[in-house]
Amino acid sequence: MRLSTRAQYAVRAMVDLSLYSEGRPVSLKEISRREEIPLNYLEQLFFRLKKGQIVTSVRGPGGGYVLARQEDAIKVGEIVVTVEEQLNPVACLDEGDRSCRREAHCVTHFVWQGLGERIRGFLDSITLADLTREARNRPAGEGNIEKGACKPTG
Amino acid sequence: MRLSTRAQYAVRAMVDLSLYSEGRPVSLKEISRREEIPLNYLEQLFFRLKKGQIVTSVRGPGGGYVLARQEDAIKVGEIVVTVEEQLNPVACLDEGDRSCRREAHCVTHFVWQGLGERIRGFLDSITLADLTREARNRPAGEGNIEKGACKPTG
DNA sequence: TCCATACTTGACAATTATAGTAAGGTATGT
DNA sequence: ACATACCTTACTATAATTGTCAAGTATGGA
Repeated sequence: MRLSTRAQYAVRAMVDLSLYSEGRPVSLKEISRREEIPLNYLEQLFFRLKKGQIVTSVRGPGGGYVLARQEDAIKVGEIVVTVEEQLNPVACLDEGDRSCRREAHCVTHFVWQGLGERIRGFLDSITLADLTREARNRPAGEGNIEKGACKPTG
Repeated sequence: MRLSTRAQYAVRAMVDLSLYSEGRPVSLKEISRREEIPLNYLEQLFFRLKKGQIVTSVRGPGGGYVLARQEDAIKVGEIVVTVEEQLNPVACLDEGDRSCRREAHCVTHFVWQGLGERIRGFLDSITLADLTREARNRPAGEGNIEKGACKPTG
């Protein structure tokens, strides 16, 4: 029951972007340095985040990424779903899955369904604004986390 | 954010055990047949479930497994945790993890912490009794699910 | 006693998913 | 033009998970 590092990185990167952008684009290079996330990996993440219309990009020198919406209109759940595809605890809940033909008979189905709803509900109850507000109230150094703290591979 | 098939199998197997045991031990062979779970795999699961004191075993012919407690005193969350080790969405929440030395600085930490609590809270709010009650109200055939329904490997 | 049943346990192979790397391309401001 | 920085695909290494195999031990009954 682990979240992918993609999702963890994505949320951290979005918080960083939100904190350090003041209207202007923030380059992935900056985010990569502050958050200690490999640049190439970040590029992949932001590729998805852009497709998911959570950020917009500005090309060329001085370019970078900008939030597509206000901080308080971006839910953590959105970010996670965008980079992680599905947020269902079991495969047979995925859209397009046909293996679960008779879900009415499956006693455990409703448990996993309910679990998925709780997970989404919770992550959708937190916005980027909540996280940046939290971050600004802290004596942070570089990046929204300290070096070595909460590294996914830790 | 997927539950392991171990956990899915374990819950189904426990429901099966609960449904078909009437005080007497149920053999893994039976459960294996009804639920279409490989016998050897079931053995591994029940090894853990026994260690977790959720079931007890009776050896020899006519033996098998019995619930260690009443149906309504066994939570789904317990079963899942027992076979799945951890139910934390990120590694740095695991007990004994030292990589997250300065969690006070980590803005996203509380999100994952809260998520873990919701997951555990939900799964602990459902008991085996809830599931068997549900199952008995259904026109089920063999096993608590129909053939091919909700197979983890989908 | 002997045997079949069924639990017990460890080791291991195959498959899959994930994380991370690499490389080349495209757009654009100076 | 040229440097910057986004864009996109492909690939590899590694880890986890799933599932198999095999060899035990305990025990009830014929």
